[in-house]
Amino acid sequence: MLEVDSRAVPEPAPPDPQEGLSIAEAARRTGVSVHTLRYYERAGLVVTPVGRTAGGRRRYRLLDLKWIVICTKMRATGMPIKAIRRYAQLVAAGAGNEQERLALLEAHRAEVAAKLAEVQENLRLIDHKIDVYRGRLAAGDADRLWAPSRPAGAH
Amino acid sequence: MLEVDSRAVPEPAPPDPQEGLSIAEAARRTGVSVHTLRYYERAGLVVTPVGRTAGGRRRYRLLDLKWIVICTKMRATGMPIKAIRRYAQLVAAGAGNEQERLALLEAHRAEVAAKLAEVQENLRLIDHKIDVYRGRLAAGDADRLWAPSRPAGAH
DNA sequence: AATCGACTTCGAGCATGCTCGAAATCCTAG
DNA sequence: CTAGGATTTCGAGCATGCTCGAAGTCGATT
Repeated sequence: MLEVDSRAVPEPAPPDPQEGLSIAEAARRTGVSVHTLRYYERAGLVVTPVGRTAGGRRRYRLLDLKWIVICTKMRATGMPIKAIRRYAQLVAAGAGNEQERLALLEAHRAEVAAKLAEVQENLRLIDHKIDVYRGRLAAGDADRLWAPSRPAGAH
Repeated sequence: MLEVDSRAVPEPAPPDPQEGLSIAEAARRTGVSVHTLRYYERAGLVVTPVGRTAGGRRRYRLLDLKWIVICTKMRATGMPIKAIRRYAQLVAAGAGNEQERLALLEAHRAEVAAKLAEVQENLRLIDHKIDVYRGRLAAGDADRLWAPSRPAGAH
């Protein structure tokens, strides 16, 4: 997963320049790489199209930066790009679909809750295995652990 | 992640045939696809090399099946293929390196614990966002949620 | 012997989310 | 005007863990 510098994320800081920031500045202020900024745009995560200069360079406004930060937060919860895109589309569609947005969030919440249960179970499993090892080692019983030539009780 | 039919995994069941099972049978009894069985072998997850017939077909013995089941259990905990390979190598090296195996397991445990903390945090974040939405909707305040044309307080 | 399904190896493809490189363009300083 | 850094787009590459397809082989049955 993309690691976003948490110290850079929360507040995009006001865009001083009159007509928006360069992509490099936007990257610096959001904690997202320029590559990823472009990727997010291509992937359709952007609500309001980022403006361009006459020469075709992106100009990020405060609004854009804020939205990107929201995206990074959603990504940080493991929300897949596709889901964020759907969410962005809903937001872009304007007011009136808040229930749908909420449903999207709740669906993601369910995924995360399921993941949580899974990881908890994993931890339980691995702990069990470690316990077996510790027990055997403490008992000087290590030779009862699995060996290629002699299948034994423990793994 | 590979989904292993949990009803098929636990006990490989005795290998009736005199000289081991075909890969199809092994797949059926371990709940792993034939493709994946071959992949695991290529990936070096196997402790004892799976035997071959004169014609080059794999013959799985009970020992092999048991080890594969162990591999599936480790995979089920999210242990990466590389780590399982290292573990298999240690086991293949025979007795005497149990401390190293334990260290490997503990390292993985740490990963899983970290993952757990992360997912818990994610759940917290998404719950917070959902709360905001619920609150706005209940208060008939939905228009204070984010809209492309008018950056607002909530997302 | 011929057939036909199961099996072999090797390499490619898929999904995800970036990450990077190439070639061309922009723009700003000197 | 020119150099050189920043940006652009497009497409490829990377890591992971399978999953699949092609082309050829094995082997049991008829």
